[in-house]
Amino acid sequence: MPSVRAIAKQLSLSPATVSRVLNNHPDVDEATRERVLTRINEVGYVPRFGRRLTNVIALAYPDEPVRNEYGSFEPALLSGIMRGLGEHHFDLKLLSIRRDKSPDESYSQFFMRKGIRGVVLRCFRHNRAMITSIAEEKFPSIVIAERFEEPQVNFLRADSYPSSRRAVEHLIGLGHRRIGLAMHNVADSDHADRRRGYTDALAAAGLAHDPSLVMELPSGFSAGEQVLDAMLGLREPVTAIFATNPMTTLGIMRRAQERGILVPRDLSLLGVDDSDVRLHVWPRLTAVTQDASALGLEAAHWLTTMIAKGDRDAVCRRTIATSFEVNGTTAPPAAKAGRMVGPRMLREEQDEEMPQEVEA
Amino acid sequence: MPSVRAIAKQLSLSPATVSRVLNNHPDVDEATRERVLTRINEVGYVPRFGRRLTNVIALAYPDEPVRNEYGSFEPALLSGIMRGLGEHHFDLKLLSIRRDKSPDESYSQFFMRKGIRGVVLRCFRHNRAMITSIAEEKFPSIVIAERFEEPQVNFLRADSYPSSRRAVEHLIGLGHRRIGLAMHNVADSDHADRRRGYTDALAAAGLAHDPSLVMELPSGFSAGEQVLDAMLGLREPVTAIFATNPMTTLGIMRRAQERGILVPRDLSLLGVDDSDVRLHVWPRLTAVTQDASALGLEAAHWLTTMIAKGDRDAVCRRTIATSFEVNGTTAPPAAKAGRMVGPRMLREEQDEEMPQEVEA
DNA sequence: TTTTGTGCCGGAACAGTTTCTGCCGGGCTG
DNA sequence: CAGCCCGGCAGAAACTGTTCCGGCACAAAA
Repeated sequence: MPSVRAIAKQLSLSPATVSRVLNNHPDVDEATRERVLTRINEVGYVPRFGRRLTNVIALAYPDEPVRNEYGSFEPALLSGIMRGLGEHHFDLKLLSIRRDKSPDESYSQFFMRKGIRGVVLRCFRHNRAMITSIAEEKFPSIVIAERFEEPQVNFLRADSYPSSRRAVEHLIGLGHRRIGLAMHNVADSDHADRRRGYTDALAAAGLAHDPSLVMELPSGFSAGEQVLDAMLGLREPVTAIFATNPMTTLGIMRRAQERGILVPRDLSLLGVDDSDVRLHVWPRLTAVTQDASALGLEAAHWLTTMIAKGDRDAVCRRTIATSFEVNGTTAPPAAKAGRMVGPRMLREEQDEEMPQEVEA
Repeated sequence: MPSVRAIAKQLSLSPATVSRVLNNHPDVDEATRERVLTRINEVGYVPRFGRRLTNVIALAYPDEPVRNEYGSFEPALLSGIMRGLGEHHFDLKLLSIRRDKSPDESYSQFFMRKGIRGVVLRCFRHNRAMITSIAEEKFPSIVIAERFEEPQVNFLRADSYPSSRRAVEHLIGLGHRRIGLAMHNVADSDHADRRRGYTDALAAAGLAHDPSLVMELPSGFSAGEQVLDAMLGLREPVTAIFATNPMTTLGIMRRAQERGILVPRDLSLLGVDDSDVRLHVWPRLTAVTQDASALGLEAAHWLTTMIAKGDRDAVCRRTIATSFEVNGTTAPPAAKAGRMVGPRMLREEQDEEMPQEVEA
C-alpha cells in the first residue's frame, strides 16, 4: 500500500515533490526526479482516487487509436475487452501514446498520470521497443496479437501457423502448384507464422519455394489490388493466392471481380478474417480465422484479475487457437478442372459443401 | 467551483454524506439523498482528482459498446472522437450504461461516479427516453447521429434527406419506376429522413407510392438477403433497391451475387455508407455517404470546448451535410436498356464514369 | 423497563494535487 | 565589493474526495 507520502518519507522528500514527479511538472531537479521514479517503480505504486483505488485500465495505441484501415479487428477487439472488464468492474480508457506522452517521462509515469492501473497494448511493427520498455518498467501490461521472446512481456495471441499450414495444404490438395503469398512488408510475428505455414506446407508437399511468388506490401485495401495484378501478370501466373491480411484479401477479391476474374474458377483465394467479414462477401471466403473479440476478452480478464489480486509478477504468455474454414473461394485450378463454372452452378456447389470447421 | 465540502456546508451536512450520495452508498436517507442530488444538479458540481479537474469524457452506449454488427460506423466514430479530444487534452472512457448504472441512481450521479465531465451518447431506437432524461438533468452531453425535438437535447447529426432524395431521383432519371425501399423496422430519425427522401422523390416525379415495395426489417446483414429475395419475388419485381442501412446494403449485394443476379444489369442498388466500405466492393456502390468520423470529431470538439469554457448552457443542434456518390451499382433498368452487359464491359463503363460527388 | 439492533450521519484519517512561501545560489548593477 | 534581484527547487499548507469508526436516536425485542 505505497502512497505518495510514504514514498516521500522514504526519500526524505515532501509529498508535493513526489506528486510533481508523477505529473511531470518541470520544476523538479533531474536527480530528484530520477530518484523518485526508480523508487516508484521498485515499490509498485498505484494511484488512488481519494481513498479508493482507481479501477481503470487503458487500451493504448502507439499512434492514432482505432484507425479505420485496421478493418474489423479493432471493433471486435474493443467489444471483447469491454466484456472482459465486467467481472472486476473496471473501466476502460483509450490512449494514444504518441499524442499524450511527454518524451521526457517514463511509460509508467505516463500511465500513472493518466490514472490507469494497467494497459492493454496494441503492437505494430514500429513499437516493439516501446513495448519491451513498458514491460521492463514492470507496469501491468499485456500485448495483444503479438509474440515476444523477452520473458517479461506478457502477451496473448492467436497462433495462425497450424491453420495457415492446413489452409495451404488444402490448396495443394486441390491441385494448386503455383500459390502466391501476399503479406506485410514489415512482418509482425503473426504474419511470420502465416508465412511459415505457407513455406512449410509447400516443403512438405515437395514443392519448390519460388520467391517470385511472394509479395510484400504495406497492408491495406489497395495493396490487394496490386497483388492481384502482379500475380496474374507473371509469365506463369499463380492459380491461387494466400493473403495474410484481411483488408488485402478484400482488395484482391474486389480487383478480381473488377477484372472479370472469377473466383474460384480462375483463381483460388485464401484469406484471413478477424471477425465475420468472410461471410459477408460472395463467394464466402475460405479463410484462416482468428477471434479478435476473444483475444480482447481474455486479455482484459487476465489483466484485471492480475491487478485485483495484486499479483504484480503474474505472467501471461498464452496462445489461443485459430481455425481454418473452407468456404467458396477455393477450388481446383482451372487447368485441371477444365470446365466452366458459372455463378449459379457455384452456388449449388456451395450449398452442398457446408463450411467445415477445422480446429487448428 | 463547488466542492463536496461546500455543498455539504450549504445543506448542513458532512462531506461524508455528500460523497456517499455521489457514490450511491446505501446507508443514506432517501430525503437527504434527494436534497443533495437536486443541489448538486443546481450548482453544476464537477468531481476533481485531488485539486485538479478531471478531464475525461465518455462515449456511452445504452447496452454493449462497439458491437460488431454496427459495421464500420463505430470505429469511424471512435477515431473521429479521439481526434476531436486533442485540443483540450481530454481523455476518453467507454461506458455501458446498462451494465454499470445502478437503477436507483440518476444519470448525473452515474456519470459523476465514473469521474467524467461530459458524455457523447449513442442513440438507438429504445433509448430516446434515457437521452432526454440525461439532458433534463443538465449533465453535459451530446447525441450522435440523431435528431431531437426537445430543446434541451444537444445533438449532432448528418442530414441524409437531401442526398437520399437526390439519390432516388438519380434512379428515376435512369428510368427506374419500381424502386424498393429496405429500412429498419424501428426507425430512428436518420432512417425516417431517408424514407422521406424516397417518398418525396417518387412524388415529385409523379410516381405512385406503392407500399408493397417498402420492407421494414431489423438491421443487419441477413436482413439484406431477405430483402433481395422478397423484392425480386414480387409478381412485378423491382428494378432498383434503396437500402438505408450499410450492413443491409452489403447483404443485398452478396445475395444478388449468390443468386447470379448481376448488379447493375439486372438490379440497381443504392446504399448508404458510413466510411469507405462502398469502395471496397465491386461494383463500387452508388451510395449516400455520411462521414461518421467527422461526426465524432465535431461532437467531441464541441463537448470539450463547452466543458473547458464552463458554458453549461451551450446548445448544439447542428446538422452536417451528407453527399451522394454515383458509382457502379446503378444503371438503367434492364427492360429499357435491353442489352447484355457483362462484368468486363461494365468495368469499362466504370472507368469512363468516375465517381462524381454531389454535395447535399 | 432494559437491552439490543439498525438506520443514518458526522468526525477524523488519509488519498493526491496545487498554491504559497521561502531558501539558496548565481548574476547583474551601483 | 556590496547590494539587489531573480530563478530553480522544494516544503508547508490548503484543499479535493473517499472511507473507517463511532455515536446518536429510535425501534424492536427480551
